[in-house]
Amino acid sequence: MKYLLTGNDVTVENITDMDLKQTLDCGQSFRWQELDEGSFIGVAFGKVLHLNIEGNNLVLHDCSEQDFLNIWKPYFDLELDYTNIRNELSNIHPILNEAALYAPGIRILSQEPWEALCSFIISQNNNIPRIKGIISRLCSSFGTQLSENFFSFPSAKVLASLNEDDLSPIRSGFRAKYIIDAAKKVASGDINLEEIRNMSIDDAREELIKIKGVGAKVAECTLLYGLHRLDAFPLDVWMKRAMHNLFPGMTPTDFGKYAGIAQIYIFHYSRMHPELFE
DNA sequence: ACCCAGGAAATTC
DNA sequence: GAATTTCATGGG
Repeated sequence: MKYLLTGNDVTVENITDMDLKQTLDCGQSFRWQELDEGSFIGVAFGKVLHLNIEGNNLVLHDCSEQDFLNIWKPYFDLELDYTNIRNELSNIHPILNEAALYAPGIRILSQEPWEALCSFIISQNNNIPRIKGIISRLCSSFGTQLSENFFSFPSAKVLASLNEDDLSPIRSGFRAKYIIDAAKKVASGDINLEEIRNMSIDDAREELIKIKGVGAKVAECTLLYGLHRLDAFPLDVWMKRAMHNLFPGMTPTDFGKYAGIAQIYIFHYSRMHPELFE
């Protein structure tokens, strides 16, 4: 991966397997906005970023080299060879090959672990537009203001100091008590997400579901999108339908060490082709 | 009015 | 233990 510093921008040259719309609007993150024609703006790790693809290059605007190396390079998983992984996955099953070729520009983001955990607690029994609204109100109400319209994701410590009524303006419904329980466990160190990052996948799952409101599915999403555990395999309603109808008899482990990447290809492909399940 | 939404907890059988 | 109900809220 080669990059250059041009003015205040960082340019990653000859990027492959990267489509911003596919990556940022496929249901793994909830905070990126498309400005126009593939140009996106969003916040992660307390930094606002505006980026787009120009020709064969990925351009990160008003971005320091330090932020690129420390935050955005891992965030966008720029060191991983997705072409190679897609080729391996394609041999597993022909429909997986088709799903991967449908959106080959998806990458698994490395989001802030706490943001991923909290966001997927909010996602339960909910739809994506409303999930985005709740998270947006959570950030503007309790995050740190970074610019006129952008806020950091509020820390577990800040949310741990609140009660259920304090969260009523974000209209998260029954999930408010789960958010606060999770915030308290993370802020107190009772749950240590960085330790979970290095645990065996089974121990990590067991630890995460100690949090009220975190079951198997939210735990898998936290592992995959927040802790970059690429073998995690979230099974939501879409994935259960897909497994039953498109991959009968197969289990998550059949997809190997990059099962999580297979999962997001299948999830996105299924969501974009609902007629497959009528 | 009714149904569903990237589920999980509480209750019932 | 497995199956069912309930949980807020908003949109279709």
